[in-house]
Amino acid sequence: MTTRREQKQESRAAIITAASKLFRERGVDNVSVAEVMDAAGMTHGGFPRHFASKLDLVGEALRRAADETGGSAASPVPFEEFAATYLSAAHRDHPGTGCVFAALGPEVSRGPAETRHVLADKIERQIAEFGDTPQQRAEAISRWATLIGTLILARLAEPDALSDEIIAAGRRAVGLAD
Amino acid sequence: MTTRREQKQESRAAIITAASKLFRERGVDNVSVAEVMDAAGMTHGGFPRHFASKLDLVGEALRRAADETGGSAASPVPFEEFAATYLSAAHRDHPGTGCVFAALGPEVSRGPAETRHVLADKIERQIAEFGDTPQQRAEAISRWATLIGTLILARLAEPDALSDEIIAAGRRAVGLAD
DNA sequence: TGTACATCAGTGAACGCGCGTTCACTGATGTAC
DNA sequence: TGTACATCAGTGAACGCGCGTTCACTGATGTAC
Repeated sequence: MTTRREQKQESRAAIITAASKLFRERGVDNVSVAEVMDAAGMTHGGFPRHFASKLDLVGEALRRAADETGGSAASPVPFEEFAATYLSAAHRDHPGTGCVFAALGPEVSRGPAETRHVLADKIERQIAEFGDTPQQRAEAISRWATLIGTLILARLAEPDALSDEIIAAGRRAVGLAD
Repeated sequence: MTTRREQKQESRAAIITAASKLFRERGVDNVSVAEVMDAAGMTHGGFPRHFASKLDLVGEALRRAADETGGSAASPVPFEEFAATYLSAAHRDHPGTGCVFAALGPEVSRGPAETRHVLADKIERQIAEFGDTPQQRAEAISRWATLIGTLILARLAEPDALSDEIIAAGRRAVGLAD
């Protein structure tokens, strides 16, 4: 038996899940609160029971999206596996379930501090896991940057063959076999 | 003596210049036509004499921004010089005059085909200049991607020391001395 | 256990506001003769 | 060269429309006794 409190938490989680996907697919500014609520199976009038504002929701949605990436600190995904999934046609073609930095990085960096901090925190935690020596960190940072930049170029490029060539170039650069 | 036709072309150029800067600084959706026209020294009512729609202006502004990058095909900037300028605190802190891919890549890739093609064309032309062999192209593509990804992470990261570390890591990765 | 009342998640309608677009107007430039 | 008319870049005001937000209301859940 689910209590009223639990049901509310489930609704809240459904809203965040829907927002996290829609924002990455279409951009924060191009998704209305009404669309998010609809995707979560509700009407938009219920929104303020869960969030103080759209900005508040954006923060939670970014946190969710950021936390989906790279496994947990307890069980990190090996880099090769991570990169092979990251630089793939599937990831390129499905931003809604993909990397939040490649999907929303620039617009979040221009936005309010409140939401920028969410991604800044993720970057800080991620880099902290990269290693202790400056060399380890530097190498891991630049590999990560290569993944992000490659995906962004691949999503823009036309025709498909060029986009595929970009992904292949990225895979080579981070040490994956073809 | 400037003719009326020349004056109009100058106005048009001023609008595109202002838009190109403002869009990169704050995002296409967060800059109104009125703001662009104001920055160009006019009121917004004159806008339709120059552009069929905001989308039309966005296309021109992206083309302008893309063409500013990397020198001309006739006199390309050497990679080391390009990268040293690209991965700098100045570029990180002034997106309005910087790389259009790092500033607007993701949102343009989600947008209408009309504007996406502008950046896709630039990517195609740029990669064509990278060389003839697949190896040359692949290496140049991945270096370019590293620049873009590094700048995006550096613009998001906090505190400043971490952002600087990210830039330094990118510089090392593309072969620049510290 | 039952009853009466309180709470509040979610509904549906309405509100301002900002933005892209449209348009009548003006006055300087350009053209025809 | 001069004059009368046409053009049209730019102005300023107004228009719809979509969006974030607000709010009275409802009815199921929760609480008090």
